[in-house]
Amino acid sequence: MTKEKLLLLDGNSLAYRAFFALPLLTNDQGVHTNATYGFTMMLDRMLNEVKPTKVLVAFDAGKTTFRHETFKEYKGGRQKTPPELSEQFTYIRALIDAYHIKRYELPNYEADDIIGTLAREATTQGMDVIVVSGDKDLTQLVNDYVTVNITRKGITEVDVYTPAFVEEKYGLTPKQIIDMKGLMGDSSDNIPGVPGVGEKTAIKLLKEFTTVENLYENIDTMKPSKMKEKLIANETQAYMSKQLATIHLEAPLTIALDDLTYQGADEEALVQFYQEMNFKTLLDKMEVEEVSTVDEDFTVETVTDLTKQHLKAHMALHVELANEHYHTCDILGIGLANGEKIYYIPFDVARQSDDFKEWLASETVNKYVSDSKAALASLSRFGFTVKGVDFDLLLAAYIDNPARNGEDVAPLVKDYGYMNIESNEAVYGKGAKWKLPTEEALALHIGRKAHSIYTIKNKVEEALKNKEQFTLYKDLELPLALILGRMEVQGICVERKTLEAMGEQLQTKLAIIEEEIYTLAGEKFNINSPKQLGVILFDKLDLTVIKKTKTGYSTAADVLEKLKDEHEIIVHILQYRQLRKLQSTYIEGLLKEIHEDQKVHTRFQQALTATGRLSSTDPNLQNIPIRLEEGRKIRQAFVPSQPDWVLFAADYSQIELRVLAHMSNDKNLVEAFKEGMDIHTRTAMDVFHVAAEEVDSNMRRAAKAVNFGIVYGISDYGLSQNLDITRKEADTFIKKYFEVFPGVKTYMEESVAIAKKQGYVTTLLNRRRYLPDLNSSNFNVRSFAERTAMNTPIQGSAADIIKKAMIDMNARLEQEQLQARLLLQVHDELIFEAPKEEIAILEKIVPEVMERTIALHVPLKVDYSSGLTWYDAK
DNA sequence: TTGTTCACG
DNA sequence: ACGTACGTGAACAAC
Repeated sequence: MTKEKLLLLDGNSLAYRAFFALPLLTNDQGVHTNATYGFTMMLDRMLNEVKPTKVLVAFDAGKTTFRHETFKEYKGGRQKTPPELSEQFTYIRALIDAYHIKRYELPNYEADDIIGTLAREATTQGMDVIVVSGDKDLTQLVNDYVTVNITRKGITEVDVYTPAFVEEKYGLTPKQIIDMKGLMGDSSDNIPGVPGVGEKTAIKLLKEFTTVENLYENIDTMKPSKMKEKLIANETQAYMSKQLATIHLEAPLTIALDDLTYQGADEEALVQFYQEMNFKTLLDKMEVEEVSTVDEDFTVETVTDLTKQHLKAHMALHVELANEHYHTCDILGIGLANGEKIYYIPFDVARQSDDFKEWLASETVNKYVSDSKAALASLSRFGFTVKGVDFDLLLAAYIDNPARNGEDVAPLVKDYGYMNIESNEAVYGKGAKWKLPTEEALALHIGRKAHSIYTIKNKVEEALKNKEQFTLYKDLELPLALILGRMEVQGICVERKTLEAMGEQLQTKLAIIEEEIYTLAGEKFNINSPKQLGVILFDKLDLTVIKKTKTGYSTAADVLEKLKDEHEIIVHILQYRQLRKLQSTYIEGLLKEIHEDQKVHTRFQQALTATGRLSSTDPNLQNIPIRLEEGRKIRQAFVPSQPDWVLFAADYSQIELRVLAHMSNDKNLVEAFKEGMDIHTRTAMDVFHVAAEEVDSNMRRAAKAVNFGIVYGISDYGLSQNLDITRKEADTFIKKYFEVFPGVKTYMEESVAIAKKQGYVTTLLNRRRYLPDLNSSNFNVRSFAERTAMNTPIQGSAADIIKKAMIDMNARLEQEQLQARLLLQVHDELIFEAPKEEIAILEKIVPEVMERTIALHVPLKVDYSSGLTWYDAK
């Protein structure tokens, strides 16, 4: 049998060391992790190096110990443990548990005493003992069988104390370390020692007298000196100090050496722990081992004839797509898994299976998917209908933490500890290097995805249930995915010829302006290049530099606006920029996106934004121009898909401010909305103390800007920029606003305070956003996080509301058996198309459903209109 | 790929 | 003293 090795770690001391040695790291959920990380590194290293047969981590039990009976002030005057550290002990304990390592604490005793007692017992049984601590006190335990490792500056660097090392370092035996402490004391433990005696003197004395006892017995032999007087005066204190510094080797432990046997870690629990902590390096180290071990018994069956025997009632379904453009791209294959079987189905095989078609369309057959919207949209192009989606990994993971990005299955399941899977990039390559792998590799990749989704479902759902987010996911996001999918597949008609005609007009105008600019500049240059434009404006024409960017002069619109009076060229540049934007993004860009059916089919990203909003891509239909008339005309190209149909648009009025009124419950703001008056005018009246009819356009404009600022998490600087006033004036506005709406002020402060405490903010429907940056030591980073803490509950709750309205609206349309259908969502508005005969009923039910979807302390208000084009539905 | 600008809510 | 309003996507230039 190999020799037994006992590894003993001083938990508290190592955690402290790690905490102060490493910068204050956090994971994505805002939990501090530096001490945990340092501790993990140390533990990992020791286990690998020592390869112990028994391990224990000892902790201090509480504030008072038997030493306090001797000396009340023992360890007195210590700084309180920083909260950033104390919160980490929970995780350190969890880590130790994941390793299946025993941890132990004993009331009235310190970790030192536990370690000392066990070390003594182990040596009597002939074991080797390795102690790890950040505290040199432990070195008194050193002997031929006990080695003590003390951390040095970093965290994984240690000094190895053997009897020889102690001798070399102090010229003393390990036992004499206690005597040394008795004489010199220890300021960190508040052990007094003999005043005036430091390390040097203590060592000198002990070399002569060996022990404290012997020193006092022979004190008469010392020559008279100040030192001698001090020693004599402090004799009892010296004995007491020695006693305090002595590690108790007979602590009444309730565990035995046999309980400490180490048989290796719970790998799965460790992976999960590293995931939670965001310990990338440690995780990567594990993955290599994991994949190679689990890989072997993983078989994916390639199906050549897909029939009922393959299709079960609860299965993971994965539709593998060639890229993210699921409205146009190829389907590379289908994966199915049910915990027993894993199938890869070439898409050509799937297409020919009527059983598969029926299985997909069955409401009662539960499918577990990741990105169900992409699956149902892509399959719909081949005549498949998908129903019965019971789980969507992408959405669930997004609700769990919206900071996640990307739809690849591998990183998602890895976040929940499932490792036997490869990333898309690893299988296909990236960008220009993208290529199909062999069918074998493809089958494995698709099979793995399906299997991982099946495997991870319960764990993910459990996580959401524990955070009370399951309802948000299951009753809001999951049904919404279906609705969004239908909207995307339905598409909205865009008239090519209308856009083309606008494009030609624009081109003519642009050519004229372009010439004008070249004439005024005295040369040709690329007006679209901020760099070249900067040279013309600020070097050649010598205009005032208002703002600089990282790379040079800023030529942004707000800057140019201020330079209007300095040179005639400015207005032309502004005009050029505006028209050029329309031409490239909205005319040319949109034309490229029109499909054969004359429609554009956007993709609504449902698992992307940090706040819970949707976003829209290819094309982005959430930023079609409206503010300026020239741009607004683009909307004339958006038309209904059938003759005698019209577009119907309904938008929430001031939804974010209403949400703010609700969440803050500010008396005045709630009152304002109940009155039903224009909110910006009403704000102006209150802030400027004037009557309604005295509010001029400037006052209203200022009030509006303040209202916006409030929603964004106001700062005087931001407001000053927006209103082009001084910071001081902006500050005065804000102060006045908060005087009038004190409840809003309190609410904002509380939002930040709560977020700091719990690490995240929440919305009306319990959506979360984690804000680790709230504890940043960088002013800018921290301020940003604070504004986010104020804005996200507002923006996110508004997003919750309209999402719920979409679900309610969809149900209502079905219930009323209307042909009307939802086409677009633009954050606070819904756009439908409907036969014109249905408009009267839509005018009744759409506002009704939208306004009633969630009851707030203030009414929700919906405005609506309809027309033959999107432009006319205003 | 990164930075700047500008379209929307 | 610090220097940004919150949330997005697309086009373009310049590395």
